[in-house]
Amino acid sequence: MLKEERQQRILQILNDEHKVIASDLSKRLFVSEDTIRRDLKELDAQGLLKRVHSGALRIGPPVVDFSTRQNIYNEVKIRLALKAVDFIKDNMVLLIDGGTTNLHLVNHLPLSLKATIITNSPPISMALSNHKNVEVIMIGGTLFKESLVNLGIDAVETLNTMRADLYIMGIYNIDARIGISVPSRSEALVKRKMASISTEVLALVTPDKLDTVSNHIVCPSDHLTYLITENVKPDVKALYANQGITVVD
Amino acid sequence: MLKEERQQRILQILNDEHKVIASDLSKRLFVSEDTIRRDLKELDAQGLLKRVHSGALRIGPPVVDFSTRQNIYNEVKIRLALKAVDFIKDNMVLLIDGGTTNLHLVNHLPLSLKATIITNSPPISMALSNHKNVEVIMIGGTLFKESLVNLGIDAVETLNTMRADLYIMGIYNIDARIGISVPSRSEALVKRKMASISTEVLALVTPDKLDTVSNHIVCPSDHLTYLITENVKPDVKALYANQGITVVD
DNA sequence: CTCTATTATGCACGTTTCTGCCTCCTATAT
DNA sequence: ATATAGGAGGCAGAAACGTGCATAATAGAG
Repeated sequence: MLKEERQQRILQILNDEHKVIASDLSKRLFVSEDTIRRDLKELDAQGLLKRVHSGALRIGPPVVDFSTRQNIYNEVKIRLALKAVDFIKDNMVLLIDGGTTNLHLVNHLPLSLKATIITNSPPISMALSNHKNVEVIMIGGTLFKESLVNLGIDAVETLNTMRADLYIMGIYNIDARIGISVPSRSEALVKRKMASISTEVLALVTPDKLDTVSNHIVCPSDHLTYLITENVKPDVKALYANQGITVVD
Repeated sequence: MLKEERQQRILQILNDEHKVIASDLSKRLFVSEDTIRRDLKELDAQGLLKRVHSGALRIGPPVVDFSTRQNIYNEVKIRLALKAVDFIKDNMVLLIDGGTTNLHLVNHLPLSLKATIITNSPPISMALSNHKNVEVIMIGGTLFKESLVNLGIDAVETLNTMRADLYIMGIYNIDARIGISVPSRSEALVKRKMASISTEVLALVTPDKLDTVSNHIVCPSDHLTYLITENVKPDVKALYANQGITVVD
């Protein structure tokens, strides 16, 4: 068993049981207590659990989904996705672009959701194939393989004929002063168009993306309606809130 | 075995098994551990997996290959797909619609293929994301969840502005006299349009589909250029051959 | 098709990581 | 306070890694 696997396993157990005991984990995972202690120490350093005498405690609330938590790097994204689900109501027209965070979001939408979802991301589209009451409209274009979204003139032109209540934007980089930016120009164009045809814009932002910039500007950050993130410092939060954005932490 | 093929294989294994171990891959793929390590390093740099000590972890959730779900004709479909690969040459513009047989075909295309591939099927599109020399153009529309293809007026209108050298058509039903038919009207419309903008039309037909009919006619069977099947009786074969179709058995 | 330039591969060898064991130290409970 | 379980740090063997280099395979030019 790989070390990373074991640590994920520990996090899973912690998610279910709220606390773990080192000696107990040692038996369940068939490694020495020393190894468990080292694991707990590392996970604590990453802020994924709280180390205590004889074991460790869970930090946040339990994550509901079980299967998609195979990767500890996805945990933050899943928590953000779950927060975003609250903003999605029946009978909305949603616009969702690509990215792993958005994929998590879609995977956590209730199967009973009744909505129209427009997307330029094949994985998102496929993930919705089990939602009987969701009409999925796929925006065509040239497949951008790095992020598995359809881009280009076809995409922009199709979007010109549409509108949406809420655009769920995947974020590469965001800075309160410089705005929202992405590494590729064609992606910037499509995101800008998507934002422009939507009444509200919601962004899911992992903390590492805050206050970062890349080459192509999508729009100023005040185009956002909601900014969903976590562990954001009060001063940074104020920066966005002052722009009229509802910051969800 | 080519390096790209091997790396593709690694990603497939990773998709199925969620983790891979370098020493294990070395045995399964018959190359040295050094080579595997180099592969994993490259794939990690591309963000396609997470490298860890002694192996690697999958990054996202597994991509469901809906072709593998309870389908007794899988072996047949793969054989047909392999025959069809021979008809695909570099620099072609291909039009590929959905269906499990076509997905098999795409999964067996050489990674070195240089082509433009137009498709209205998200799974086909995603399956091509590792083909660096293939430009994938996705036809948008309303997702038809039964067969995971985009249909409707948007799809037809986009297709109106395109053309292709070869259309690889998935077949639900075909009859030498009545023609090619499908169970849904919107799918019939899109297939008909696809056939009309393509110089040649190739159909992959499992034997159970021969001489069957359903409600919506796509086109007469003589619109086909190539019919790829197997175990077809000589008289049936003649029936199609007399229509000018190249029957591959 | 052939030849050459480039890339990929395997092996050897020195380095790093992981793990369990050991020792000594620290926290907790009675 | 003292007994006892838990923890930190060091050490060593094994496994995994990375690098340089020679050879093999592949791709590209002619």
